[in-house]
Amino acid sequence: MTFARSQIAPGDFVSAAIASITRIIRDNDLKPGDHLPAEAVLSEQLHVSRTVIREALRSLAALRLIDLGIGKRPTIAQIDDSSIAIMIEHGVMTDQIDILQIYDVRRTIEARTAGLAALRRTDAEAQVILGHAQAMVRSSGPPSEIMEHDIALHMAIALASRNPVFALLVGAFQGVIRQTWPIGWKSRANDDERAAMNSLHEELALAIVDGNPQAAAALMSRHFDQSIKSLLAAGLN
Amino acid sequence: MTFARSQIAPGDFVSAAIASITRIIRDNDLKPGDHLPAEAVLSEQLHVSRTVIREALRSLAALRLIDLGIGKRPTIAQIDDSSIAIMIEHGVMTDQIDILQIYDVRRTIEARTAGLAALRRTDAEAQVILGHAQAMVRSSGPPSEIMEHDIALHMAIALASRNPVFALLVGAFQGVIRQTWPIGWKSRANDDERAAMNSLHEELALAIVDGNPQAAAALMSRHFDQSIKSLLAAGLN
DNA sequence: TTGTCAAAGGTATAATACAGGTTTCCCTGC
DNA sequence: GCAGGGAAACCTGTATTATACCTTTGACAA
Repeated sequence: MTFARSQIAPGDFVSAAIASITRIIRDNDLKPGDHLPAEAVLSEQLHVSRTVIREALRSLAALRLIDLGIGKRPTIAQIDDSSIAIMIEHGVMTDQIDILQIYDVRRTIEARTAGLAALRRTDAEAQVILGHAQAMVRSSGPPSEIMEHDIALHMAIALASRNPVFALLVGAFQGVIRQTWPIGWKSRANDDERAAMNSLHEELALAIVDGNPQAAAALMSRHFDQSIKSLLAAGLN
Repeated sequence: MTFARSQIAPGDFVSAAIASITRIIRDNDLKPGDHLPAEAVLSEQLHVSRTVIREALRSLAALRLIDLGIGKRPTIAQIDDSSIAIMIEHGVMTDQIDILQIYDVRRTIEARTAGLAALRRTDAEAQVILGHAQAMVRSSGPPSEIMEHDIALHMAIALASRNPVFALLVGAFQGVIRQTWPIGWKSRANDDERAAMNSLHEELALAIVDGNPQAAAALMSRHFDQSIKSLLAAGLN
């Protein structure tokens, strides 16, 4: 595993190292938990300094392709949503993405996860989903308590869809949602509207428990329609 | 911008630096094209070596929050799909995601982008979309030529949806699709089936040109139904 | 006023050093 | 023969220094 040094543009050693290392993962069919060669070994094999290798490994760790740990060789990692979450948050911060666009994506995706969850959920998952919905209805605590059950409910549904890509995306939006949720809550002026939102979640959970995908998808869409309406009413955008 | 050094776990200086730098971006409201302080300055401000700063910057560059360039200070970057693409490809390589799951996500997302494109496309975008569809029908070149028009068509539709998150996701799947597309093509055994696939794309393009969102979404769904059927027929999974 | 060019500022890579964590394996005692 | 302990080997995290080379700035000259 080496590359023609002369063809590498200056300032591109790290990119080339990243490519080489991902190639090692692919060619050796490494799976989560497997180890890469030590930095010193990679450094020698790829004919670059340990500095370059470390920056390449850090890049892959940022993308969560690998895990790094003191004293341990680099380990192939499980996919997780934190990297995409950071990217999305950055996109929102820098005005490249607005919240309503994210809500449209969520509606699109989560209507599907609701339908799939209704088809595929285990009984244990159904109980977790229903539990969060009922906790929202019953909650007498601060709004943040309702919010956390809301977020956990959506995540549980995504996991029950049995498609890790949906779970990845729903998880990635959590950070942004946590920053936006209070806006929608305050925008729902009276207790009736707030109770309606909570009971809509309960209906959704029941549709999933009942194994009714059409109803679940429709209720999820309705939920997002109302959320988006609340955000618009709050003057977003 | 500094942090209590004593609270940072060993092996975590880079994570802390990443957090501090993203905080600098947020607090200073930096936008794409704006610059971060030089490495030496960050090194002094955060009280860590340039080594740590560089690894942190590389991490952020891997996530495409910033761009690095020789002689230039780190620059806030435009969002782009390459990082997510690498993550998705890694997920597929390591058996954490399978192709049919990606196709289900694409169907979900792209039914929506087709509908939005029908509503929002400019005339210029409509022409590009139609152009790729007609090129697919007319192509007499190798399958890869048809594939590239296919991929470009889906991307053009996503861009016309005017939601950068959809464009990000559709773009992120391109790499995996490029590796899978030939399977579906070969699985469509005869010329009739292949012509049907191409003309379905043309109908889809026409629905978008006509500004008919229901038809566009329905045609996109049908297209994915058939693609998934072809992949199943090819014995995927 | 404009063009040129040197100096200042900046990043990319390499090499070295050392602290401290992890893994391996040998040796001891039973 | 085997279990346990501990040292040695292995490995990563951070800092420092040096140097090549790229970009930007600003002053000077035509």
